[in-house]
Amino acid sequence: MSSENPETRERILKAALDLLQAGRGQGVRMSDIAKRAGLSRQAVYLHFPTRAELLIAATHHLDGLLDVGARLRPSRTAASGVGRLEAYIAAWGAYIPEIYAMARALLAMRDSDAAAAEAWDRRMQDMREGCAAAIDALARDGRLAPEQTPEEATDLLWTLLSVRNWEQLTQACGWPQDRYVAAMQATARRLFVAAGAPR
Amino acid sequence: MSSENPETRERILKAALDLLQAGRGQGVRMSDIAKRAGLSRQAVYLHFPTRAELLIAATHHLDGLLDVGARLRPSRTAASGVGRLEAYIAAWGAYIPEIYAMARALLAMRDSDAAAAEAWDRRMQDMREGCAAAIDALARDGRLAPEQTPEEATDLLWTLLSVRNWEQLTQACGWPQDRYVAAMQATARRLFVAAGAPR
DNA sequence: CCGTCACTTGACACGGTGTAAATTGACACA
DNA sequence: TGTGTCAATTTACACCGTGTCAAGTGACGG
Repeated sequence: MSSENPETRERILKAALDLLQAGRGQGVRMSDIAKRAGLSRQAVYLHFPTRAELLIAATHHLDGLLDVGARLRPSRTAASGVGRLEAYIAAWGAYIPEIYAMARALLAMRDSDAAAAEAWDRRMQDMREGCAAAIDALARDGRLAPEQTPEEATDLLWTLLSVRNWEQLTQACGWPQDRYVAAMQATARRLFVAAGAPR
Repeated sequence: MSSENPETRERILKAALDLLQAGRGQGVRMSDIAKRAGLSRQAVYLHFPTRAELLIAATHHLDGLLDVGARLRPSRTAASGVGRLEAYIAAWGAYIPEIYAMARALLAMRDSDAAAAEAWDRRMQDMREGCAAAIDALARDGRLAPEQTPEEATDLLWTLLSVRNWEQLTQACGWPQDRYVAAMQATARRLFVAAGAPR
């Protein structure tokens, strides 16, 4: 499970990602992935013990491709709390569509597979950190809306920016991506930034 | 499928609801329901062609028990747009925990069963109507925040009040129910009600 | 020539849904 | 006293997708 040809492993992960991105809502069985990777179904099990582990590995693989660190830099280096909040939403908002297919698959396993649940929750906790950091930056500037504690604001922002909400607004409501980002920024500003204020 | 003993049918639906409410996240197989209802698994299929249909029937049954109409009356009869919005959130917010178990089950089938998806989506469209009505009432009073169109505000409110968001705030964040309702009302006020204003 | 390594083929178990057929027991009405 | 019907039972099986197992193949390196 670790000494095997890394090339094949990559090919499997790539195949899984391709199939997920390529729409087909839930399908994507082990056999589909195998076929796509040009392998027998059993060979896939030589590299990944379960479907859940494969999907988890695929998300890690995707992380590697997407370079989250770089995407978040503008947020971390923003001059003001407000700027940080804005940049964070822009970065995360742009990230969601890239991971959406993956997220869906993981989410679908969430309540039937403990490992998948843990992997997903861990990611969401990471993303929550980002929310907390943005809210804290706002608070440090004294610009956090006085009617909220930082914890409550973090919970709300975290919820507001959930993948499910992105899904609902862009898929069910048909909002284009840029409108989604703009609306989330405006919403966060109204909710979390103290009214009537300095430049 | 329609001439059978209605008593038994009810018993099955009740059994399904009981088991769903009783936690066990996803389990609840046809055989569990049958056992709970004191029937053979096959007998259940005599009343409901598929698991999805059973769950859908169970939600209708639950509707009957919960009397949505009465719950929404305070919202429909509110004197002001703001009052209507507030009352709607209170009513829906109190409704969610009652349907949550059911909703989870239906939601879990959503992307593997077309009938379940349609049933869920229909319900969500109904709930969206309520959001639209509240926003419209606000607009009629001239108190809808000027930076939003009624459509956009409806989409946002609809998303804000999603079952998933309730789940995240009350389960993952551990908010008690009353805090959830209060926070949603405050959030909606900040987002949708025009600032600085009349009594 | 031998081993080993990645992979293949083919078979099978399990769990859950859904189908099918023959059987039982009760009640109704003639 | 039958005869019909109707709900429900029992048993068995098909289908799917996941995961396991064992034997085989073919290429490559010492």
